[in-house]
Amino acid sequence: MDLGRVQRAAVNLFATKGFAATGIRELGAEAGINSATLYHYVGSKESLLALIIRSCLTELTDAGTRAMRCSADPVVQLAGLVSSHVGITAVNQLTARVAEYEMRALTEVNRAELQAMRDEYEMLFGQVLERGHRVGSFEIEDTTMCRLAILEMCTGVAHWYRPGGRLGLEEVQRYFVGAACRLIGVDRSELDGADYLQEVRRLDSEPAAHSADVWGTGTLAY
Amino acid sequence: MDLGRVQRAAVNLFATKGFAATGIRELGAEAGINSATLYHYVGSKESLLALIIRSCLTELTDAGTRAMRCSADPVVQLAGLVSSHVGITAVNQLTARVAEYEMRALTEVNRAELQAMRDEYEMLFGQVLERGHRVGSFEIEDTTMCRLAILEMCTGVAHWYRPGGRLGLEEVQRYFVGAACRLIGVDRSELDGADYLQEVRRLDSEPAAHSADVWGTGTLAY
Amino acid sequence: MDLGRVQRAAVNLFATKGFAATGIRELGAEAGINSATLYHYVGSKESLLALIIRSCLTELTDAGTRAMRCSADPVVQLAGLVSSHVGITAVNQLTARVAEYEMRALTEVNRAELQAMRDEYEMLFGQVLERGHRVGSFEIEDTTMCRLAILEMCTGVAHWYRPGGRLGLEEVQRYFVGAACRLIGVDRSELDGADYLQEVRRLDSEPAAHSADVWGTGTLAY
Amino acid sequence: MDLGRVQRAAVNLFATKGFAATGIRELGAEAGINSATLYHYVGSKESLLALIIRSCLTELTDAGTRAMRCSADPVVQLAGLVSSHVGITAVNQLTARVAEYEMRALTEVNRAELQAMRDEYEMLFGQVLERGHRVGSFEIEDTTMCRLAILEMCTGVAHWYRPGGRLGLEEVQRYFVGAACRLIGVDRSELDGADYLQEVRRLDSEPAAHSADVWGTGTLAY
DNA sequence: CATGAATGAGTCTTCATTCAT
DNA sequence: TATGAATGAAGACTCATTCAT
Repeated sequence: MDLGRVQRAAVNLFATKGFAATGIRELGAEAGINSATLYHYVGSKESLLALIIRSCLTELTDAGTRAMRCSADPVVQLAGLVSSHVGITAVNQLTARVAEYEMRALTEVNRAELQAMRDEYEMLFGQVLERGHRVGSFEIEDTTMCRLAILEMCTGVAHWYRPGGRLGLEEVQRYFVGAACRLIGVDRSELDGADYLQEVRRLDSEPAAHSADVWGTGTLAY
Repeated sequence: MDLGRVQRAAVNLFATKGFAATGIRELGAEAGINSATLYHYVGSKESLLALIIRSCLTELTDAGTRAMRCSADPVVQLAGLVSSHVGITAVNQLTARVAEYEMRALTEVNRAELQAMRDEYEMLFGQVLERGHRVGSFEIEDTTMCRLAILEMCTGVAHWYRPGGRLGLEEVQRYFVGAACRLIGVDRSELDGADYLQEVRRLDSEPAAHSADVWGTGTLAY
Repeated sequence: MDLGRVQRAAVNLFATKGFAATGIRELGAEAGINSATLYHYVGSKESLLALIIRSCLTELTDAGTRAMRCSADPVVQLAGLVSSHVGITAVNQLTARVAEYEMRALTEVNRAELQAMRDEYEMLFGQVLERGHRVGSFEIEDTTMCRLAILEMCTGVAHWYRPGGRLGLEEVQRYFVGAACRLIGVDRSELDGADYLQEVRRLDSEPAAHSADVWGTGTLAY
Repeated sequence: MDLGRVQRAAVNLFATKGFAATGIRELGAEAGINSATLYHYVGSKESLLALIIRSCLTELTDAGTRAMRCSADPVVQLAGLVSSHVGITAVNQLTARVAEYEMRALTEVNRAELQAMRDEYEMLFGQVLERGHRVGSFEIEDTTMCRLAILEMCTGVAHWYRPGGRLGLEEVQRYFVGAACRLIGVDRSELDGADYLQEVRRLDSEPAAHSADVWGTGTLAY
């Protein structure tokens, strides 16, 4: 009846223990249904994972594409990409973590499809960096490494962000937009007046309340 | 003695498929020994993982500590930390990946110990950032987020770096030192003349030649 | 009403894959109905099987009994039994196969009932052979083995016969009547003028068209 | 340590309940080992079945080939084939039953291989019948149906024979040789002086003592 | 030092069946 | 009449680990 509930249970467990270490019975228990019933909603454990990752990548790509259309200025575009990426990652943090860590658990067909989606998404960053570099807006040595650095930095938000923590969502987004500007050698004031912030949606797969032990990390984080 | 071979086999498999998805028999096969023999070298599957992670964190901490002692200038210290982190991560890329991803596979005791080690290591970055901020060398808004951004960005090297790729190790190190400088609002020229590069050691646990399929990532990477 | 469709679907699958290897969902799919609906027509998977076997044995016994009443001459009686057995087996070949192979899948009560039916039927052959032997019409060493030999030989028709094959139904029936005559040491000409052929009915449970792969057998058969 | 024991346990259960209805745990219990241990001896449930059927067909073919070489006289050759077939089938009755009934449980590759073996074996009968027909030794209408009739009749021995029953092995063999002679229109006395009986071997897969319930058949049989 | 044999608990998935709708 | 949802038990098979040799 509620596929969302199953997804959220799965994300909770996959993010905490990992896909391979999560049993199907455990999944059922977390979702409040019998493990056999789970197969009514989902063809297999893997296809459940694929569903989760796919919806996450779709959201990222859609929002990224919208960000690209918002402006013709590479600086604003990058700001849009970064804030969108950070926003989605922070709000759907466990889902994002699963999408990052568990790609390898997929078998050939699913992996090929979803890796292609991720590549397509990351290319958005590559394109903006290339263009900003070409037209002289950015001061970059190596666009490839710059793309990787920005993406890893932003994706990392999924590793430490906690809703209700010291900083609010928009503050974090703004911080990373600023960081990205520094990495591309652009003064942040260039963005003054630009409206690059999109609304961020919580995915169906994102658990509402995080159980405490989801945070394996120590006392240092954030 | 041959423990190194076991470790390398383990890292190869853990990095590719993950700890939970790797069987003990598979490990034996990769290492060229019977799975039962494996228990002569290693107490259990988990203690093998713990050994790998521990040696990686020890290496990071030792090198980081050396970097801190090299200079009193926060800028040089941070450059040392970053270059060391990137260097170790790149050279021992699969080991680093395992140390990053598989912490959650550990049971309580091991996790507590190793998480403490990681926290202690990351604190080195925090301390330098704090001091650089306090003495006015750095231009930072939020030291915590800055630390997280730098660390995630640098650790990400383990996700895409390939030995023998387009850029050499030192180029990559230098790039990230430069990136870190930008993030802390320091001109890279401040490092002119400073010798912050340490030699980077390949760990016993790092496989010499990476099988191609270790790289799940698509065509975009690096 | 549509019970026939269910039976035919069942026979198709039971004959091909066996009772135990056939799922209830598969049955539903083959019959074109939901697996739950199946329980409206049939109490359980086993009772469906019992129904099929029962109707097959009833047909055999009824026809056998009629054959016995047709004549007082043991030779003609046996010819009637054999032609009837072969005819029913050939025309309802899949049903007959199920009735032969899947008796063991039944639980106690059903098995007892249906095994008794089969015994009763086979006794018809035993009685004729006994009498033919006693009155000196047959030249037999051992009536029991003779009965078994004739029955196995005739039942075997279900294993290789194909409607539309090289030989027609009546030809096959006649062949086996001749073979039986030889086995009991009687010249076939003794049957000249005797009308022992009955019309053969297709059972409700017999699928009309056999899917090709029902025939697991190789190129040799018939 | 004793693959034979596993095979015998399997044959016992497969013959009684059928392959599909036999659980792996049941197999282990019957063989006196843990179900997991079973996988040390046998790759899978199916490969266990294939092993059993293969060894049975190999025995039949070997003995049949020897019978063919014993004489150039088609009558003697057929007598050799029949006595060998009946002998092996009777002595390895449960194995033979499994080989007959459970071919369909095999998946493609195994089925193709083993069906080819059975076809090759049955061709021996076909060849003898063809030649005896051609040279005028036999009085046959249709060699194909004659082959099928003889084979079904003889294979049927596996359905009712009981060691220690009323008739001894050689008596049964001699009976079926006589029956085959009648079916091909040859006087049994033609075999006087011919030595066509081979020694019959018990296969590794044949259980020594049959548990009572192996006999699903009723009171009539033999 | 090395290994084949062994196992209880676990894996994911399918089973026949029931029942509210 | 018909079905989607639901489930406890069972399916085949793999697991990490131990131990006698």
